Amino acid sequence: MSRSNPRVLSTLERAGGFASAQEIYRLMQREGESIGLTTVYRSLQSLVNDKIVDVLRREDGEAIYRLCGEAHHHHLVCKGCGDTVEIEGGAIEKWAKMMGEEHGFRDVGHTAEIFGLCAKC
Amino acid sequence: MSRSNPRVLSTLERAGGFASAQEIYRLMQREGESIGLTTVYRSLQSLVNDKIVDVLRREDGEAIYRLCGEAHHHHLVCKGCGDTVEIEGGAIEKWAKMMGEEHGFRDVGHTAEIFGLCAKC
DNA sequence: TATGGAAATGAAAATCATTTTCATTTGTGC
DNA sequence: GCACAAATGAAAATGATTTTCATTTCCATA
Repeated sequence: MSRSNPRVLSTLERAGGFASAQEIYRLMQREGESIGLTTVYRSLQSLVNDKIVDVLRREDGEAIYRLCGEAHHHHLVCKGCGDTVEIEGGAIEKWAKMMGEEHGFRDVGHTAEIFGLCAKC
Repeated sequence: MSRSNPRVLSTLERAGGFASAQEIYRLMQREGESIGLTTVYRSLQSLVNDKIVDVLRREDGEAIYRLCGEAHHHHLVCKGCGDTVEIEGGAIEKWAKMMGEEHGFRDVGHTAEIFGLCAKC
């Protein structure tokens, strides 16, 4: 077994609590930290086991890691310029929770994203 | 451009309307159909474009394809067994619309998915 | 302070799904 | 039959993730 390298967690925090293993690795490299990709993966796995971080998937299948307990929010993304607005999703939280319970699911999470054209585009 | 090979769609149907590209390929091989993996991928992509099938992700990141009706709906997916329930998303539609307008966006769409552990898992 | 073993580390190779390349085959209208 | 576009698939490329394995770091205890 291996325990998590604390610098990995602190980098994930600094990244806004939301990043892929590769991104964390690159970020640490850029900041002059000496660490191997293997250790980044191992540390993230261990953090997931300990339920300190969550895993989600990008649309291309890449795993992204997120600090548990982070204020959960969603994104409104412009298809034209890529501009992104963080939005609060109270309605969705409730909807997801309700739908999950209604079908006997537990440990329920969700992903959601809104996209469109912003005023400038 | 390429159009979908009809045998791919019929195999996906036969597979219960829920399978990965690799599984469809293996299934066709086993049934003696002569087809290349590339064609399977291309056909699935084309079916997705035409909105005849949906893509989801297994927990390990593998893409799974699923036949879907035309009504706009969302999925409640079990992280354990992959079981999927189609759910209606009226609340989300409104939420997305409202959030988009609030920030001056037009032509607004959204994605949403709920996941958790089903009663059996 | 040595020392022996357990845990951590990381480079390189292996794996696996997916995409790309490119040469060949198939089909269609003329 | 002929030319040309679309379809096909083998093989190579890509990219994330995992495995292997030799080395290094820690740490408790003699």
